[in-house]
Amino acid sequence: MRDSAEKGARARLKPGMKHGGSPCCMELEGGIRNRGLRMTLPRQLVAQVLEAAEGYLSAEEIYSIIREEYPAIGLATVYRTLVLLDEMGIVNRYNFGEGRARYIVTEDQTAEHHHQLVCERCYKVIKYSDFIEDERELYRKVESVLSVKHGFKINRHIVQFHGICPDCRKKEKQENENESSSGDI
Amino acid sequence: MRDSAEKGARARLKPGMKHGGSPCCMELEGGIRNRGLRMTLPRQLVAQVLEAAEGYLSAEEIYSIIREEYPAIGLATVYRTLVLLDEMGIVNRYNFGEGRARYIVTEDQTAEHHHQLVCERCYKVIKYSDFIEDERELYRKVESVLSVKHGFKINRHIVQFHGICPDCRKKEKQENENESSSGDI
DNA sequence: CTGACTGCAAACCCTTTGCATCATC
DNA sequence: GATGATGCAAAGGGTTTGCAGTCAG
Repeated sequence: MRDSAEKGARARLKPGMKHGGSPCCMELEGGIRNRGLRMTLPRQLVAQVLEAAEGYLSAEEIYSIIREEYPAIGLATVYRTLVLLDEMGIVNRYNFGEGRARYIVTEDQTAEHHHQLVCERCYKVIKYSDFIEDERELYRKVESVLSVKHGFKINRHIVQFHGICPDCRKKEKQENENESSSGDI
Repeated sequence: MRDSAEKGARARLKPGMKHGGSPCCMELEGGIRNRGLRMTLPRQLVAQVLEAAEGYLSAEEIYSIIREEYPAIGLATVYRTLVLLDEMGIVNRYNFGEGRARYIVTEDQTAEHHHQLVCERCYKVIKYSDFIEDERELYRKVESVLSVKHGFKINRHIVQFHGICPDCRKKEKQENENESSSGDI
């Protein structure tokens, strides 16, 4: 069960929305046209799957979700589309050290900068930008102190809180119960 | 020049310290003995190179640094040693999305929790734990707010400021000058 | 129609593994 | 000397690329 679409951060192709319409697809289509490229089904599908996802998806996961309904689509095309979407700034590519990349739709650039809660088990991500009072101000201050002190030109900051999401906590509890009730060492 | 040891976060084997003695080697030796494993030259060398490094190194970089003086050492051994060091908690493995892992000696666990300045060009890292006033307190507050709000069990946080270090800023400036003075398009 | 896009398979790159040999304990 | 560690080469796994056929514009 290495890479099924059944992992926590799952997504599905909703049969009712076969073609375009979602914010992501609109943006994609715009970008595509601008570049003189072509809008195709695989490109729509990848964008749609990522849009529907609750968190980071690997290429393989995206591929297998799409394949459920469109078995003709190839993995290479998924990869090529992801490169395109990344270049266009529609998705972002991340790496959690599993030996594979994971993708997520880029936060709306007009939206506020955000920080993240990442589940260490299922890679579901919760973004938040409802910072508590003084939080924003503090980062500004810290960045200015650091850039002066160390001569860095600071471009951005990454703030992630890692832990276990509610769903996975439930699962872990269940697993522990099963373990202790079975005869395992 | 994909992976030479000449990148910014460089390190060298100091001829004078061929065998052990560094904090890392001591810790390594202790851990090794405890496990009934054997202390060998390649293991010392990998630990030493990482200890001397100013930032994150890739396996290939470590390998090529060692190879300058010990051409007989194999890349596979470097990888195996890195797995060992990682398991023993002596080094940490990170991934910056280049398609390869990078390693760095684990911060001293007795030392204060710290945040990082990472150079996006050479992967040099500056750690700091001289937080400005209220910084520490703020993270505590944020974590408690988030864990209540989202039901996460928060284990740790990662705060990194990404940018360009002073050395690389200099290099970039030089490169730009060279570019504009040469006849390139 | 034309050229961009696709699926397939082969190539690539980083990393891991199998195996005979070597060296630590 | 026994057994863990090594070097080499081959295998793995994720990702990219070459190519001929396909399809959007």
